[in-house]
Amino acid sequence: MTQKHFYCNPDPEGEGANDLYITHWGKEDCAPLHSFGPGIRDVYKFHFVHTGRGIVRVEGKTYTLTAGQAFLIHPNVVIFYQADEHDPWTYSYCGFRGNLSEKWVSRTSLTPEQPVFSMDLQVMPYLYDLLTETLAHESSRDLRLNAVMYRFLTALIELLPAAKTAEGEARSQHVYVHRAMEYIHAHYGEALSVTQLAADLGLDRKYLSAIFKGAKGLPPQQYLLRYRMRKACRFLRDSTLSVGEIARSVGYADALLFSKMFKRTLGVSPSEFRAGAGEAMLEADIVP
DNA sequence: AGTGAATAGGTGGGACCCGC
DNA sequence: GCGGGTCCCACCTATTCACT
Repeated sequence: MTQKHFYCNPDPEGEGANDLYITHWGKEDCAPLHSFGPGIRDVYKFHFVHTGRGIVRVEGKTYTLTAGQAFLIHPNVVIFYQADEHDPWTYSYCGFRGNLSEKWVSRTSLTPEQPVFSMDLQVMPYLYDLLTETLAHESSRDLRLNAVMYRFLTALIELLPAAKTAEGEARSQHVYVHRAMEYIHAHYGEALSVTQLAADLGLDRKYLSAIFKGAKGLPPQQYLLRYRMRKACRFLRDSTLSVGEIARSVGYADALLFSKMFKRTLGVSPSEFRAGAGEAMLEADIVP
């Protein structure tokens, strides 16, 4: 397996301070069954399959991709992808974030439920090369990177436009569910109720619950609960924060209640999980 | 830090209705 | 027929307290 990876941080003002910027890009010749996840990324990330094949599993659906196809990872959406055992793929990738990234992506037809598209667009195959060429221009690299990204997204929006008008889309169930998920991802650390979530989306609480369950297979409150537990698992595994601090970090004012809900969801207490009892518990088992 | 019990309030499912 | 909303009720979650 060979890999070329480039990292850049043109956002010195702080995370997300820029409208749109590329965080990293690269190219990878994957080994058989090389995989990621189930897990999440905290940025948008495109993958473009140049040769070989592999699978992408997201939102309960599995896609088989071959040369010429691509997929977009949405931030904070659990995804699993794996190279084929006999014909592993070679792909290039590009991660990006910024205040306007969500806005631009929403103007395409790409969603967490429908992340796969074709590179027949004559846009994708060259993105890696265009990004890498910027390395030769140290003084203007950040501007060149942004220019490439804007150029690419512009082509993508024009060739894969969102299916409906902005007004019509705003009313679609899919968009409501997507917005609800994003709201939960952004506010899981606060006291958050489904009533408040529905109100902020301009929907009736019962109606939101119905369409959310229809799309995700579980109601919003269950999704919020499991999302909090998944975050808590990460804090327990990757930090030295106390259980009380982690409880408050994921939206529980009461550490006792947090411990109770944690054990009910994962079968072990937070301290047992940290000690290793929950090592076998995959994040995918918590959030579908 | 964790468990168990009691309680109040919030939530989801089903049925039903309305407007387009 | 479909999207969107309301009502009722059973169930679940969050809270509180006592205890280990």
